Amino acid sequence: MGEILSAGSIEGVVRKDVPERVISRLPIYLQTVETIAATGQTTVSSETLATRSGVSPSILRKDLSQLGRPGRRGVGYSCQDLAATLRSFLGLDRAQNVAIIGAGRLGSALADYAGFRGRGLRLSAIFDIDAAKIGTTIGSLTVTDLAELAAWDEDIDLVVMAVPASAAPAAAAIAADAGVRGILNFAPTVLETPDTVRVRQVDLASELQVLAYYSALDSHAGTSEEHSN
Amino acid sequence: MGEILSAGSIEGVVRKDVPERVISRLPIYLQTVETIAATGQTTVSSETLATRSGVSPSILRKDLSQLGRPGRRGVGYSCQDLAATLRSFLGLDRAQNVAIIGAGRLGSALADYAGFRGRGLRLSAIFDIDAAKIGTTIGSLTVTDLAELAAWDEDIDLVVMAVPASAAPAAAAIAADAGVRGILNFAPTVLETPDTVRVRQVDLASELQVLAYYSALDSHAGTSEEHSN
DNA sequence: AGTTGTGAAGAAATTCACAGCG
DNA sequence: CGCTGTGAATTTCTTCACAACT
Repeated sequence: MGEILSAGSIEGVVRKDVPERVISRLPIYLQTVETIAATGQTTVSSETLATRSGVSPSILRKDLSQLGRPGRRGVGYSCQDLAATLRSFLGLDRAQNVAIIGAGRLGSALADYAGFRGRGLRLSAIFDIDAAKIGTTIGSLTVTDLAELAAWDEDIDLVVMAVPASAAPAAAAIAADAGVRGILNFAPTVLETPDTVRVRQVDLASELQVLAYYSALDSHAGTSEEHSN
Repeated sequence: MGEILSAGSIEGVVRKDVPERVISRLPIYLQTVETIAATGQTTVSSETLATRSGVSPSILRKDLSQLGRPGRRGVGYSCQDLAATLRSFLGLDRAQNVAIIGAGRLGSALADYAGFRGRGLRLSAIFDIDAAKIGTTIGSLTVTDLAELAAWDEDIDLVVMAVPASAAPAAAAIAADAGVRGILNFAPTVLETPDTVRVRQVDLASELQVLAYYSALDSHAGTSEEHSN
C-alpha cells in the first residue's frame, strides 16, 4: 500500500489544492518532457526542462514538487516517470470525451485538428443547431443536433464552444445541463455557468489586441526610422 | 495643447509601465463596454462593467485608473469615452496589419473568422510554404509563398502562427526577420524570438488538459453515480 | 447620495539560496 | 559533486476601505 497511483487514477495524489496557475503550466511540462523523451533521453534536469518550457527552474521545481513524485537529486527527473505522473495528475489516464459545439469554419477546423489523440483527449461528437449542417460529415464525425447532447450515449466531459457570441450562452446552458464539466470557449463572451462547469476563455481578437499594444508601444519608443542594427 | 490623444496615437498616455496582466484584461473591457454601448447606455459603473467582464470592481477601477482618463464620480464611465480610450491605448487607432502563416485547416478557418474587422485588426495576407496551397484563394485573400513575407508591400505588424509545431520555429524566424512585432502562436512549441517580437501562446490541447484536471477531480470528489436531480 | 481613485493591508506568486540527498 | 526540494525573502497582484469629488 505504498503505491499511490494504484488505480491508474488520481487517487491519493490530489490532497493539497493546487492553484490553477500551477495546473495551467503542467500540460506544457508534459508536452516538453514528451518531446525530450522522444529523442531518447531518459532523464532531464529542471534547468533544461524549465528553459524548454519557457519558465524558470525554480518555479518548475516548485510546481513538480506538488505532484508527489520526486526527481532524483544529482540526476534530474526520469522522463518516463514524469510524463506518466503528469498525465495521471491531469486526469488523462482515461481519455476525456470532448465534443465540439458549432460546426462552422472554426469548429470544423478544430474537429480535424490532429492534436487531440495522443494528448489524452478523444473527440467524440460535433453538434450544431443549424439544420443545414446536421447530418453532414466532418472527418469521421457526423454533425448532430445540439438537442441530442443531453442524451448522448457517451458522457461528454469537455466541450469546445465554437459558436457566435450570441449563441454561446444558450449552448453553454445546454452543455451544463447535460453534465459537461468544462468548456473551452472561443466566443468572445463571459459565460455564466454553475460551478460544476469550469470555463476557460480563448479570445483570438483579445490576444491580438494585447500584441497590438506592444507593437504600438515600440513604434513610439523609437520614433526615428531605425534603432541601430 | 491640452489634447493628449491629439495624433490619434498613444502619445503621452503610456508613461508608467503597465503590467502585462493588466493589458490582457483591457481587450475584455473594451469588448464589454462596446456591447453595453450598443444597447444605448451612455454610462456604466465599475460594478456593472466588472461583473459583465468577469472581474472584481476594484481590479477594474485599478486597471482603468492606469489609462489616464478618469470616470465621473457618482456617475460612472462614459461608454463612448472609455471605448475610445481603450482602443487608443491598445494601439488600435490605426488597424494593425495581421498575417496568418499556415493555410491549413486552422489557418483557413481563422482567415474567415469574422472577429477581426471592427476590432482594430486588418487581415492582410495569408502565407504558406506548400506549393500546392500557394495561389489558392481563401475568402478574399490569395495564399502566398512565405518567402515573400519580408518583401510584402504592407508592413505586417502581427502574425497568427497556424502551422505544425515542427514548422513553427523556422516560420517564426522568418517573421522576426521581416520586422513583425508580435506572434500569436497556435503551435504547441515555445518559440524563441528576439525581444522585438512578443509571443503569446494559445495551445488548444493544453487548455483542454487543464479542464480535464478539474473534470477528473470532481469525478473523484462525488464518487456515487449522480449528484441529485 | 453615489461612485470613482487610491493608499494601505493582505494574499499570492516568484525568486533566492542553500540544506539535503543521491 | 550535482541537482532537487523547500523555507525565507521578495516581488507582484488583489482586495479593502475610505477620502475625494461630482
